[in-house]
Formats: sequence, structure tokens, C-alpha cells
Amino acid sequence: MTLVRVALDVPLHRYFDYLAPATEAVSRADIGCRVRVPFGKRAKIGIIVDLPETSDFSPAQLKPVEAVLRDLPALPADWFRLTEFCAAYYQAPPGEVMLSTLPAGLRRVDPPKARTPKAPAKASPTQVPPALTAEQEAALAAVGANAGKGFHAYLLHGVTGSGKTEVYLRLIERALAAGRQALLLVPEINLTPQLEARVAARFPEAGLTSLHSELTEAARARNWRAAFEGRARIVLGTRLAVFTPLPELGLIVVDEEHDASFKQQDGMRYSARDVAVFRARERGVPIVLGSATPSLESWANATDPRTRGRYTLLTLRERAVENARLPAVQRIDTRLEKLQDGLSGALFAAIEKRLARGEQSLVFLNRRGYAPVLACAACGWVSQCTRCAANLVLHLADRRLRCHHCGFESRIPKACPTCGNQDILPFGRGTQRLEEVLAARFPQARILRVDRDSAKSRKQWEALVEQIHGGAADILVGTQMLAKGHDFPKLTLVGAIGPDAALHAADWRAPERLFAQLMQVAGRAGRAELAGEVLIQTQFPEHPLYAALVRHDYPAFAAQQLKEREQAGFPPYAYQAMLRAEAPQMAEAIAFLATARAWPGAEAHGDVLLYDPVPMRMARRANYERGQLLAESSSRPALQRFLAGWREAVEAIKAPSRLRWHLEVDPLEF
DNA sequence: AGCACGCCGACT
DNA sequence: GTCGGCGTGCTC
Repeated sequence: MTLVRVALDVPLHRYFDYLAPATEAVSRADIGCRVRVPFGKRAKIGIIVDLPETSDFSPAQLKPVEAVLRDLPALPADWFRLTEFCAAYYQAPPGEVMLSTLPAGLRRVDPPKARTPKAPAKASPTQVPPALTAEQEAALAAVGANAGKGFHAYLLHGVTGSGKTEVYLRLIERALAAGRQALLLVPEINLTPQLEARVAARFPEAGLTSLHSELTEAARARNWRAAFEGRARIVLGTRLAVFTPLPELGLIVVDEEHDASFKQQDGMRYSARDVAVFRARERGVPIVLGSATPSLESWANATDPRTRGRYTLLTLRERAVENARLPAVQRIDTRLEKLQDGLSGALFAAIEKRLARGEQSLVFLNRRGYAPVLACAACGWVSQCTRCAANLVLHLADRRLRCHHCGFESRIPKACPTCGNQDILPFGRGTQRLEEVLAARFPQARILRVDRDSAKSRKQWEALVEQIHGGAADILVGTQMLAKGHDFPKLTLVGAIGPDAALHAADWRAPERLFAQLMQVAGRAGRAELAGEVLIQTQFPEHPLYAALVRHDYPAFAAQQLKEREQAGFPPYAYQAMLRAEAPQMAEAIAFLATARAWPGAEAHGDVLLYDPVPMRMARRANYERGQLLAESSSRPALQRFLAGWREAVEAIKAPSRLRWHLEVDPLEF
């Protein structure tokens, strides 16, 4: 009698044992195949993880497998090591992790009928690779020196436009030549047709396949399968693609490795970048993390004397396009003049100059909507979301008040809801208002606003990019959407309007994010032959963050931040996990966290510190009040040992049914 | 997570 | 008299 151990998509930290079906034999070669099994009242798709000798359940308690699905090759052992590692590290149920990484069609009991796939896109003519700069050569030589020696992690630090992508392409070329597959991970927003086209044009025979959330279910399944079966030699994808089984994996590249979208923010809260590093080590292949502004975690791994050697630092200091220089960054001290609608005279003048020369300007403001709040000057009423501890943002474009946290919407009141005063006014500025201000000042200019409201879908976004490229806009107004990964050849001026807000934010990671964002947006200016200029409007021009930005000096900024982090005992000098709970009443959430904090088992973990439960910074969201509890240790293994026991104890806490909680390892936001 | 069973409140 | 609220327990 054969026993079959099956991983199922249920939030339980165990596998389920079944009997082999009466009609067919099951062998160890079937480990990694999908099965259809009865589960309670219904059927489920699972994955065979083992054929155990014995079970905790008697044969009479076990049900037989309904069918073994052998339409795909069996998932390989290294894939199990990867998913089981993630389940253990992130305290997530292993079956849920495994099943959630499969394309939806492959985990459905009634599979959608397979339609004939479209003919694969015709291979475009191979482009001629550009000549390499000396720095690119050096980076490639450094990686090449370790070729064939298994795992090695590299941090490729290169300013915008320094040709990181060309380095990736050359490395991919080598991997392909060695008969291996390459995995290229990119942030969500960055998965542009441009990059895909560039890779496809360079490697027309490699069967490039892409994996991201905007593909249809069928396309995703098809591409996933091509990668798994080894037909696709290059896989380009967003974070979930890190789990794609790749039989001949030879190289992993993580582009813009600092980007927050590599972190999954629900379900299993994993960092695809960290998972990628684990996977590379486990598979014994090189991994390249690339960024103009690396995460401080990666930077420390590459430069801190205590961890030096963990990652090898590769640096590209110069822009690859001939004659293109880094933009001149200037601070505009906004304490010295009265701003007009938030804009300084210097910025107006600079835009004027670009208009006269037929060049493009970009005004960067990381706040969408017309104004962040509507308020009554007479009684002090402000437009607040009834469900969240947040203000309703005024959107004049479609005349709505909108909560950016829960999606609540309402009409704009004609008068103050509390005192009836007719004079309710928008306070502050968002991109819509900025667009209006600029239109009034430059009536002849064509202004294009690019934010999540104007570019909701990928299609709209592509249309906007097309317009910008075609020169159909003189002034761009945009949020961070505009900061990422696009070459706009005619863009020579970038103005940052309100960066100071992030400077003194309570989240100690805010400066890191601000610096990355400003570096990125500054990198938009002057990418081709035209010189670029960046104007930063600030009340704190002498702040070290801006000083480093002016010098394009990421290493100095990072060194200063790491020093602060170390003094404060923050990551990467500490390891953290966050337990969060939400309930209709804050007291319930805090009581739950207090029970978790009082776990007697914690006493055996003197190397782990549990803080007090506190309300989250945004204490209420969508009518749920939220609290959090931080666990911290100076040792990652110590934290991991603690979490395994703690999670089990937390799961056993009896909580009100409307209370929800989750545990996040290596949290990024506080 | 689903999906059962199970015991108390306002409706055809 | 029933429909249905969500508490509790189970899934090999």
C-alpha cells in the first residue's frame, strides 16, 4: 500500500496523507506532480511532496488520491527546497506557498479548456550590441572571473544611464552560451515593453518569456510552462517569477533591487530580492543585484567591513551615452522667497527657458489629486474619511473626495457639513492642482499629468509614454510613476516641489526612499545629448541628504544612514518581525497583541526583544483599528528560532472572530 | 480558507 | 413555527 503526502492550499502548517489511487501505481518519480484529492466535502488540487513509509493516520482514515496529473514535468527537488525555505522563513503554510506560486489554471480542479496559443511573436532583427565602457568591461570581467564557480552575489551600483542593462544583457548572453537559463526580475512598474523589446531584440532565438500580473491567466500559464520545460531560455518577470521552476537556471539578475515592489504586501509577505539570493545560493549560480540607489541592506552586504565579501561591489560611475553628463542638481531655498502656488521663481524661469528651447520639463510631486484635504476656515472642519484615520483627498478632475487608503468616495460638499459656511477651501497641493497652476502660468504649453489617476492601466500608461516620446508634451507633472525607467530624450529639467515632507517622517526608512526617489527622478533629466538640470525646492537646503544628492554621492549618503542605523540599532544591524492585528476596536487588537507578547515560551529566547503593542501609525483603515508588536534580535537565526514557536502560540490564541492578524518577517514599513 | 454543525433572535 | 446570525471544529 503506497502512502502519498500532499501539499494543499490551506492555511495549515502541515501536509496531508492519502492512499495511492486504486487504478494506478504511484512512484517516487511522481513526487512534484499535481494530484486531485478529496478534501472534506470537496476536491482540491495538491502537489505530491513525498511517499512516506508511515503516516500518523491509520489506513482506514486515509482517502485515496483521485487522480495523478502528469501533464507537466514533476516539480524538481530544488523547487521544493526553495518553497519550503520560504514557508519556514516567512512563517507561512508550506502548501499555501507552493500552490500560490503555480499559475492559477494549474491549481484549479476544473481546468479551463486549453485554447490554441497564439503563434509566438516573430523574432525581431538582432540589434548590434553597443560598445562597452571601461567600467562595464571591468564589471563583466569581475563576474567572469568567478564564472563556473557556483554561487556569487554581486551588487551592481550604477547611476541612471550608466548602462546597467547592457551589463545584464552581456551576462545573459554568457549564460545562454553556456546552455543555461537566465532569470531577470524587475519591479512591477518597470516591466515596460521597452525593456522586454530590448531583451527580445538582442536574443531573438532565446524564447524570451515574461511573467507578470497583467498577463491573462492563459498567457501566464503558457509562459510559466515554457520556462519550466526549458523552452524559454530567458524569463523576465516581477516578484512572483522568482518561484518559476527553471531546470537549467544559470544566472539571476534583480534590477532596481531596492524597489519596494519586490516586497509582497499580503499573503506571504516575502521579499523577492531576498528569495532570489537564497535561490541563487541554493542552486549555486551567480546573482547580480543592480541599482543606482541600492537598499541599505544590500549596500551593507557589499561594503561593511564586517560583512565584506558577502556581496562583491561593481560600480558604474559614468553615463554610457557619449557626452551625456550627470545633471546639475541645485537646491532652491524656499525660505528666501514667497512661493507662487508652491513654485519658486527659479523653477518658473527654468521652465520658461525649456519652453523657449523646445525642450521638456518635469515637475515632480509625489502627491496625487488636487489637494490633500478640503477644510473649513470658519469651524476647522476637515474632510476626513469616516472609515480611516486619514483625510479625504480632493479630486477636482472628477469632482470627488476620495480616500487613498480604503477607496471611499463622496461628492464634494457645497458648504461645510458642520457649520454651513460656504467658504470651504482646498489646502495643500497635489498633481492636479499643480497642472492647473502651470496651465495658468504657461497657457501656450502642452501639459501632461502622469499619476495613478491618469495612468490607471498599462494601456493608458503606454499611451502617455508614447505621447511624451513623440514630443506631444512640454511640461510633465507627475508622481513617482514618472521617476522610473524611462528615457525621455527631450527632457532637460526636473523640478522637485515638496520633497521635505519625507525628510522628517516618523518612518526611519523614509530618507532612504526619498533619496532613491530623487536620484531616480533626477536621472530623467538630460539622458541624451542635452544637458540636464535638477531643481530641488526645500526649506532645509543644508540637510545632508540634499548635500549628497547635489554631489550624486550615494555612497556618502548610504554611509551616513548606515551609521545612524547602527547607532539606533535598526536594520540592517538588527533583524525584525512584526505582528499586526486589526479589529473593530483598538482594544481588541491591542489585547490580542498583549497576549502574544505574554507568551511564556519567549523566556527561552533572551536574545529576542519584544516591544510593547502599539497602535499603528495609521491607526484605523477601512473601519478596522490596527495595532502592531515588534520582535527584534541582533541575530537572524535567533529571531528565526523564536518565530517558529511564537507563530504557533499566536495561532492558538482565542481571538474574536472579526480580529485578523498576520506576521511579517523583515518588515519594510512601520 | 471553506464548510459543516449548532444554538439563540425576528420574520413570512 | 422557520431563516439566519456567527462561534467552534475539522479537513489526511
